[in-house]
Amino acid sequence: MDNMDNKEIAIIFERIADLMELLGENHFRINSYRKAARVVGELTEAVAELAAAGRLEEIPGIGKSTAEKIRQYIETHRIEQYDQLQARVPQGLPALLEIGGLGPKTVAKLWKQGQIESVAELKQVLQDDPGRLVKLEGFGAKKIQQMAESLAFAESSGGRIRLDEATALAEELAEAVRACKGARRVEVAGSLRRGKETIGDIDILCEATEDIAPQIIETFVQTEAVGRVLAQGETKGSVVTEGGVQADLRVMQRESFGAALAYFTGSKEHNVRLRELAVRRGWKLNEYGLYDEDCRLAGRTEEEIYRALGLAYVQPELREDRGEITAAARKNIPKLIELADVKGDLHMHTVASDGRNTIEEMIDACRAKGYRCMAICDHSKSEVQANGLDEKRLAAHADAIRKAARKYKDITVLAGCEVDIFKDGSLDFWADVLAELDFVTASPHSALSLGRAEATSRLVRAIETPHVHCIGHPSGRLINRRAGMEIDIETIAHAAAANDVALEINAHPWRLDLRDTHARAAVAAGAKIIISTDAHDTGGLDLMKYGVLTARRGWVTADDVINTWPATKMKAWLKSKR
DNA sequence: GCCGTTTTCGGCCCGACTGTTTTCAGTCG
Repeated sequence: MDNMDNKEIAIIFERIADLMELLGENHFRINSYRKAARVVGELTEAVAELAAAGRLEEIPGIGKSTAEKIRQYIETHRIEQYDQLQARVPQGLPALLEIGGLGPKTVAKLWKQGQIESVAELKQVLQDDPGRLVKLEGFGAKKIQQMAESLAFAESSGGRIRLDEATALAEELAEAVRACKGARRVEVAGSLRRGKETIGDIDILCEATEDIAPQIIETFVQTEAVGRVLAQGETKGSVVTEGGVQADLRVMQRESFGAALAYFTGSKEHNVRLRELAVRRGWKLNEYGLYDEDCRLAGRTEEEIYRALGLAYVQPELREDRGEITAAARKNIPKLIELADVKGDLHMHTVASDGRNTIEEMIDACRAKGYRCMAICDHSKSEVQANGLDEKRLAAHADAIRKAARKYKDITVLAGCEVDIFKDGSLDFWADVLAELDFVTASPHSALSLGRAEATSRLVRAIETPHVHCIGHPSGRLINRRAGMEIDIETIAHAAAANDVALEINAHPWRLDLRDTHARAAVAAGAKIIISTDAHDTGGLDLMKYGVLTARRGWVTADDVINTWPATKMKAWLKSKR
């Protein structure tokens, strides 16, 4: 069964919502399709399997009507309603919604009153005859100018950026705001605070008194990294950086800071759920606080708000409307892993293959981090471009690692390797070679366009191979660059649990693989996790924080993660695989 | 279209900023 169905259906539901919006249909119905698109897109199980088991309607957000459409798609690869909607709207019209500042009402007017049906046509009219647009109701000179700018910008901008890029950019902007006189507290919020793997825009929150807020906004929009100012008000500023990333700053007063932090951390869906809870009690929740009529019930801290709503505190990484509200209501939120829980790093490279530092340098760097354990896992021979080791070089390298390791009492240094998983699931080394090592990570590096079924049996075969401790970056994806393999995480996780093999969360911000939803499905199936950096130099060891964020987004606790375990427990596990 | 410790109908989150407006609609987050 092919999980591509999930992605396709999510895209179609999203497009149905767009089309309905252009046709001016009921907002709540439209929202239902957007929600259905999201939950289907985030599912780790294939819709076809759920449909076969008659369990589609169990998915929250999927009701009778959307379930029927999913079944229709599985059977016919079409959704009738989508075809009908498409026939009523010019083909090029929905693309106009992608342009900033253009919403459904504006695009509908361009279409019905201005006979403009595509991005190309809008561009043409803006160039040749902008006067034609002034005749449309609600269109003035400024709006037309803004449309021209947005259009030019849309052609040059790049979409979402990776977590590490966003972190650096946000810190730069936050520093500029922190330097403002009267800025009492500055926090980065938004999807960055939630640790999402890619970031669409940067949200910064500043605590200051009302009188100096405009001055702080002014300083923010003047920051060096800013390329264009989208909006500038008394308490809110919105800019696009030189690099094409949108950043928003809000200045709030102390009594509202927690409410604002919750509000701007999102996700939007999580906030909607919180507000629904408030409304149910006859209260109101906004970015200024939680109110009963005019009486403020909470707002200074996030904790106050969750408590007032009868919920356990929900860590930012969990705020995705993936069941955390229900868990918080039952005081059932897991104690998530923290960076400080990590006691070692079990995937790193040295100059022996494609790393940049020596064994000794990597050991010193790990000791400086306070790690008690580490594994050096250079590439195997098929990774020719990465200077992979053959059996002979591997043996010599293992000797060198063990010799270096003997110098240190404070850290256990494991002689390991990152052995290639071939297309059919066999490995680059025979079992007798692997048996000589202290730690074996098996990873896919090529043939990453395999279909779901083949990819899954490939990894399952690797999992079942003796002496394998861990599967490295299981999907092989590179964020924003290649999708990697579609995998059936349920099947893989059950195999991993049955064979006592760990699944890696590769902490490199280009990979984050297992991804958040896969990590959650893995631990739910009883599989163990190892979070490693795949460092290719000493600086790469610092990337652990991104892996931990991803684990937290996957509801992972320290107990689930082998490289947080006490030394004796971990050594017992390592030996059991030899 | 979905959903239910105000259940099978009648709800469904909230405010800042902008532009085109004399009181508000549209967009965005």
